[in-house]
Amino acid sequence: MDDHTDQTRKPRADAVRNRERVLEAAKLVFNAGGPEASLEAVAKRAGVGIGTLYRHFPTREDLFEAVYRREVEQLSEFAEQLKNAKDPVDALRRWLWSGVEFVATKKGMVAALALAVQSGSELHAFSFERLTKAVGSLLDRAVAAGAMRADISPEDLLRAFFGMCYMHDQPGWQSSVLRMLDVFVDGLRVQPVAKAKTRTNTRTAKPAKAAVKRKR
Amino acid sequence: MDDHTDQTRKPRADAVRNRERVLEAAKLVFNAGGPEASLEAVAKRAGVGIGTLYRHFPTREDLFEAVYRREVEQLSEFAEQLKNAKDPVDALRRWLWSGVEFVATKKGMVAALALAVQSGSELHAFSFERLTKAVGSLLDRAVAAGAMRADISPEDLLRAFFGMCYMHDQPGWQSSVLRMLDVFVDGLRVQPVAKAKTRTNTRTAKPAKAAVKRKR
DNA sequence: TGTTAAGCGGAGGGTGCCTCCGTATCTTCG
DNA sequence: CGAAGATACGGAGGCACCCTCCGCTTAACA
Repeated sequence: MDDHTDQTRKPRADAVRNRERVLEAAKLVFNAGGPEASLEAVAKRAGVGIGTLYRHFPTREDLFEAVYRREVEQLSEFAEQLKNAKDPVDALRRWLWSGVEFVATKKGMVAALALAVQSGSELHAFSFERLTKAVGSLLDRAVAAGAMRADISPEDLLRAFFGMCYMHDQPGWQSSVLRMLDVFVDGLRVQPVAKAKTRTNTRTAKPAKAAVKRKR
Repeated sequence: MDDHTDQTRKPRADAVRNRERVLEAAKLVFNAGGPEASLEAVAKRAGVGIGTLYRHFPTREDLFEAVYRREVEQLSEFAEQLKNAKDPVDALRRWLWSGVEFVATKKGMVAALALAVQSGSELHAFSFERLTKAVGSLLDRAVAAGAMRADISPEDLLRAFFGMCYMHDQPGWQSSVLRMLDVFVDGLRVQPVAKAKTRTNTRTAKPAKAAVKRKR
C-alpha cells in the first residue's frame, strides 16, 4: 500500500532468463503435443525445476496466455488493418479466415484461447479482451453500415468461432470450418442482396460431401 | 463364426446388476460434475470396485456412449418427427434448438458427444452415426426443396453445433447459442425470401450485449 | 452339491498436479 | 570487495486419478 519508497530492486537475472526458457519450452511442447501436455515435461525441457515453472506461471492458463500473447496481438492488429477494407462484412469474414489459419499453425492455440474464452476467469482476461475489442470493432462497422444484424455480440461471435475450431482434430477440418464460417457470415448479413452464392466458389469449394467423407 | 453350439450361458445376474448400477451412478456423476469426473468416484458411488467398472466399460468414452445412448436416441427420433413439418428449414432450426435443450439438461452430454464427434474413433461410432443420419435427413429434405445450400454435410453441421455448445459454461450461454444458431440457419438458406428478421424476436432476444455481460 | 467359468475388487505401479521449504544465488550497500 | 538480506531455485513429497492384473468369490449348470 504505502509504497512511499518505490525502490524496486532490479529483477534477478536468473529469474528473467528462466522465465524466458520456460516460455520457449512451453511453446514447443504445446504446439507439438497439444495443450494437455505435461507441465513437468515443459519444465524438464526448459531445464528448470517444476517449482520454478509454477512460480512464474501459477496456472496452466497463465502459461497459455503468455505463450500465445504474441499471436493474439497479431490477430488483433490484423483486425485493425481490416477496418479500412471496403466491404465490412467481407472484412469480418477475412478476419475469421485468418483466425483459422492461426489455429491451424499453432496446435495448442485453440484450446488455449478456448479456455480463455470459456472459463471467463480474469486471469487470462487479456486475450479475451483484446480479441473481443478487435472483433467488436469489425462488427460495429458492419452494423453501422447497415450490412449486418445488430443483435450479435463480439463475445457470441468469438465463442462460436472457437467452438467451431475446437471440434476439429481430424484431417480436412480446415475446409469444413471455412465452409461453416461462410454460412455463418452469410447469416449475419442483413441484406441478402442477391445472396451471392458465388462466394462459395471463391475458395476452391470442394464438392462438399467429398471433402468431409470419412477416410476409412 | 462357427457358432455351432450356440450354448451361450445366461449372463450372470450380478454382472447385469452391476452394469446397471455403474450406468446409474455415471449418469449422476457426469451430469453433476461434468465429463471430467473421476471414474473412481463413479465406481464408488455405484458400490462396485474400479475393476468392475473398467471391465464393463473399458474406456471413458464407452461409458459416455452408454450413458447418453437414450438421449441420442430421443434426439434422433425427434428428427424423424420433424420430417413431416411444413418448412424444412424451420424443421432443422427446431431440431437444433431441441439439441440445445438436451445439452442444457445433461451437463455431461456435450462433452460426451463432442468426443464422439471429435475423435471419430469407431468405439463410439453409434452416437455419431445416429445423429448424422438424423440431421442428414433434415438437411436433405431442405436441400431437395431448394431451400438450403447443398454444400454442407451433416458432419459439418453437427460439429459446428456441438462446437458452439461446447464453448459455454457460463450463465446465459443458452440464449447466446440459440442466437448463433439462428444466424447459422439463416446462412444456410438459399432463398432469402424476405429474410424474416422477425424470427429474431420470437424468442425474447435479449439486447445481445446484456445477455453476455460477465457477472462480476 | 460339485464343478467351473465368469465376474469381482482392490492393491499396485505409473503419471501428473501442485506445495512447501531448505538451499543457492543475485543485488545492494557499506 | 565482502557481507547481508532479499529473491529465486529445485525437487521431494503428498495427493488424486488412471488403468492393469490376478487371486478370490459366486452364479450357472449338471
